[in-house]
Amino acid sequence: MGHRCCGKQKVKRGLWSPEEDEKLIKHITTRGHGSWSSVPKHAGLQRCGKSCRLRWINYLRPELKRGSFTPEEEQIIIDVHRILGNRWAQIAKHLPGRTDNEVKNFWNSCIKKKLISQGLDPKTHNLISSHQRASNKIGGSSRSQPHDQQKPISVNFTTVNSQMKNCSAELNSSSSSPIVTLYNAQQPPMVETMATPPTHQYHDDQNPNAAWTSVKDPTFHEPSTESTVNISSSSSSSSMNLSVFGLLGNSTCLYAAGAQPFEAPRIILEGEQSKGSEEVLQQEKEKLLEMEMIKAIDDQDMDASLMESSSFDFSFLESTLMSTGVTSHDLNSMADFAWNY
DNA sequence: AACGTTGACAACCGCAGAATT
DNA sequence: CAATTCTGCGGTTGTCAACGT
Repeated sequence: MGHRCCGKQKVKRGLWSPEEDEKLIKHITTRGHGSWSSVPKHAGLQRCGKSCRLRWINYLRPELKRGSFTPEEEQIIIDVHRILGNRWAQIAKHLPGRTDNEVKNFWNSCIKKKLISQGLDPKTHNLISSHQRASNKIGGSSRSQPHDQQKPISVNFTTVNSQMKNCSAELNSSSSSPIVTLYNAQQPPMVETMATPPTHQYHDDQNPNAAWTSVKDPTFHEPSTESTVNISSSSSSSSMNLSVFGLLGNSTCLYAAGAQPFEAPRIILEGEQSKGSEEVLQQEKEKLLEMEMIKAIDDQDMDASLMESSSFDFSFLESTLMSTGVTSHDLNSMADFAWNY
């Protein structure tokens, strides 16, 4: 049977044997892969080049980290996925030694179900209604899995920050206008500063009829300059509490007030309707600021462990959006920013 | 013990964009 | 500049082992 990708007739498929692995490793370590299409011939393999490449990248590379994902890695995946969606290759770049295939498999077999079991939409990471959850109900596995422990999903802004930098770079390198939706007409055009301590939401899986339980976040601290970010925009500003992203201090959780479904955070950039000469100057300032931010974030990436998780920089995000021509009426949510971009 | 189900992992497929001819 | 080839990516499927009935 022929093979679509290379047209070869005698191409082996399916699992790789140790002998094949050995041949491929030997060939690539001594001669490099060069053109993958020529690897099978030179390595003496009855495989197509594509298959060789996949085998090497996903399994044989010496720098690969084997074994199950750590909680930290899991957290990174969740955080970055919230921003980027199913961009597994991008997500995997945040996990040294992990492949996009690994991340994807881990997501589909574990994290996705965990999110659903916690009432979170794995696509948007928002809370989904009990009605939706009922229809999406995933039966609990009879087999205990190391990652099945029900712990709250949290968002860590160290990784988010890093991702936003990537987004920025890509946005700025794109010649076409990004499709970014930033405003939902159904929502009030302001993010209110959180006046009451946030709550974590848990659901008693032992009792499917139980209502969602709200628990005050023990790490909550009243809004301050650290937890509330003023987004300067032209001559006015709008406030946004980090809580809209589910982040509060080092212990972070997604939560929603009361039993209402969690709404995606809304970013509203005021004063965007009219642009005068002052705004042109302001934009220039913001571009400079953005460059500073990118540099700062680069530095942060050098040692992310030193960074406070609450240091996510919304002014950076805003300047990124501003510099790419995003207008307020297009602004819906961070999620939309991520999904649409 | 046999069978069905589930989860984890590996591999394949098709597409899109980049690179090359 | 068009055609072709190569590469990378995300979605999907296949395989295997563990577990429950």
